[in-house]
Amino acid sequence: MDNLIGIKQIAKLANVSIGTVDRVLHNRPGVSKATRDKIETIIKETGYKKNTVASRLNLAGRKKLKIAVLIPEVSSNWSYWNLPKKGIEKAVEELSEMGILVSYYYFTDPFSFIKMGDAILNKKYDAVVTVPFFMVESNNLLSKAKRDNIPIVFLDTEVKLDYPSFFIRQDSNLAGRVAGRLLHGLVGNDGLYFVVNIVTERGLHANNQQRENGFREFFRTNFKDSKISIMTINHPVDRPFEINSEIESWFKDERPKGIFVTNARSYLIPDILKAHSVSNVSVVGFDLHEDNIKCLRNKEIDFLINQKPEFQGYTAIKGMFKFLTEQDSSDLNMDVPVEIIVQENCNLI
Amino acid sequence: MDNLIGIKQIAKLANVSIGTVDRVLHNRPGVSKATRDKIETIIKETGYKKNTVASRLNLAGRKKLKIAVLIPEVSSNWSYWNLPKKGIEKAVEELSEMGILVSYYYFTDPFSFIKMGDAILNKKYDAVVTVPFFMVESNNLLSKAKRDNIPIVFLDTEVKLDYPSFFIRQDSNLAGRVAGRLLHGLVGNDGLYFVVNIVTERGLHANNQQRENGFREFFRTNFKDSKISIMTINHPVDRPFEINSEIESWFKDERPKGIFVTNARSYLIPDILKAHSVSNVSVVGFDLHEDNIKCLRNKEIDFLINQKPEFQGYTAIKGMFKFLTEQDSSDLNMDVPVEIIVQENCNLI
DNA sequence: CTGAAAGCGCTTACAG
DNA sequence: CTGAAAGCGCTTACAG
Repeated sequence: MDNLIGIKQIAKLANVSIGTVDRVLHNRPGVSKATRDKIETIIKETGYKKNTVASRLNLAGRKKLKIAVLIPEVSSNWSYWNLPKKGIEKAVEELSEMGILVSYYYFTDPFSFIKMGDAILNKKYDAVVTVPFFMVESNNLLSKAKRDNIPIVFLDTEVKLDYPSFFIRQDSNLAGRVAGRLLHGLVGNDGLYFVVNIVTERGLHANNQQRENGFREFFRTNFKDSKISIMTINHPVDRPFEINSEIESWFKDERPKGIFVTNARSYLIPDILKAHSVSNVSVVGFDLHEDNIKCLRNKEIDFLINQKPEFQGYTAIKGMFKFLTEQDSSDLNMDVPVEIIVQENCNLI
Repeated sequence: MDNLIGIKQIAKLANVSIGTVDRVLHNRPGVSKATRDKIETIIKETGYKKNTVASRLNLAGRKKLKIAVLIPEVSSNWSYWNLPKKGIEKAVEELSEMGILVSYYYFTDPFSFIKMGDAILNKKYDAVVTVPFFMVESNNLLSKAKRDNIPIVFLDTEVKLDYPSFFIRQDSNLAGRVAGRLLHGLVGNDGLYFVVNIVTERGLHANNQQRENGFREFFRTNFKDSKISIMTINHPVDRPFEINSEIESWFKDERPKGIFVTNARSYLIPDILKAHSVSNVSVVGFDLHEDNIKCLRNKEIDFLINQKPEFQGYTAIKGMFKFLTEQDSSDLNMDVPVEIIVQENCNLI
């Protein structure tokens, strides 16, 4: 920028060399209090702002910013966790000339989460991007990172943290309320609603619980008299899905008019309904899983809510880069939009 | 980047100076065919890619990229056209260190569009961002820009162009189909549907016509027997709105169950309905106009479709910058997502 | 505690 | 037709 102040101008104004200005800017030792004060005053007065482009051009070769990404291991053929990764890779591509290096680590359970977290901290990364599936272990990682002064941004899930940190994720309660709005629009006041939680061996995911809460909140606030039943399917990730007696019992009494599935496995619902000859049911689920999209096209699912996982990954890297280079954390605390998907706008997302 | 090839390495491999490499890279004259060929081969073999950051650091001071933005004049207090501007300003902010200069020009009619277009071309901008409201005049601008080798990206509206160019806008036909899907979900097969075109003195906007077409297409394809009436309101922009006899006649026969307004002025509908004691009508409209949002909150409008105008402006500038600096036009042809808004997710957008 | 020099990768006059 | 030098704004050894 021609009309903006640079370190050269600062140096001239302070009657020092640019090296000394640089020391002050980076809080490096070896400057007398007097010169430091003088330079700091001038920096403030002139509103000097570092040229990040020039700074990174210089550093790109010798001192890349190293970011560790610790996410759940990709399990099945379609995996949700490939999506944030895609966004991360896009961000890395865009920042490649600025000197950035992203390494991936994977966890499957609390134990591997801690193990990988420790490995990351030992390798002295500049920042960490991770997913707080496990509350205790996430707090453990956070406190260690705090000690080493390494910033963390948490994606996907919100948990209670002992220290403030960064979050990029959807407000799951809000997403549940949106689901309520959508499903009520289709079903109206008179029908019975099912909330279906599909639970893996790890138990009910925090997001799912919050979505259920939001859904119920929507009806409590707007349509008090609607009937809602909470149903649970226990379905370990890697075992084939079976309609068990518990599911059979869903349809003993009244039949549902609307079903809200609190996670990505809403594609299981149509077969359950068919098996019990239940028709005319509206379904709202989550995530652009390929099977969900198929159901959307078949009209077996009416709405999907998208968490914009690519966007989450992209924003995490771009935001962290901005934070590391400009101390600007404004992109690191974000409620991702609750994106509503129907058959027609599905391809454009 | 340390492991990537730079001009220095190219120069060494070709036994020339970096100046000569630079001449070849920029297709500047003054290089013998032999050296040019040799260097070009090496560039291809090594997969050399210019470091845009270094390049722009160099040029930011002396040769900023100048982009002209030619958009409709902001008319009322709330103006749609402030939104793309917001996105443009965000992009400019992000690119400030890379040397960019954006100037705004405004038009109100075909005449001022041409006038401003000529003014822009005379000032030798590097690129133009504009809105093709007027087909003939837009093509006129495009052909002149083609002559001067200045790229144009068109926002908001798609028109038939004589030459290929760049477009960033929503697929309005698709948006109409989405509206059909949403409204049918609320109303079902039995009700009467109104499509309401609210027309200014400039006539029906191309987007509105395409949205109407898409809406009808949705029903023609999926629910053939639904009854749809097309209604028109003539309402010059700066005159107060009045319920005239034409509107009165809407309700002579059957009353509508669903209303689709093809532009941002869906907030006019609730008063019309109240005046005729018509209730239980679902309404879908466009754009996050403050009055629309109010209606969404009051439950007088059920869905709004957003065209992401900020995003359009942002993408236009970022995409054009990428095109000018890296000859990569991949972000300059874009179908903006059809974003579905309900009361609950309205604030997050 | 401070300064002068070299360099990040590219671009531009200028000299020959 | 080609090269050598200066510079974009910042950062880093190195010298004193």
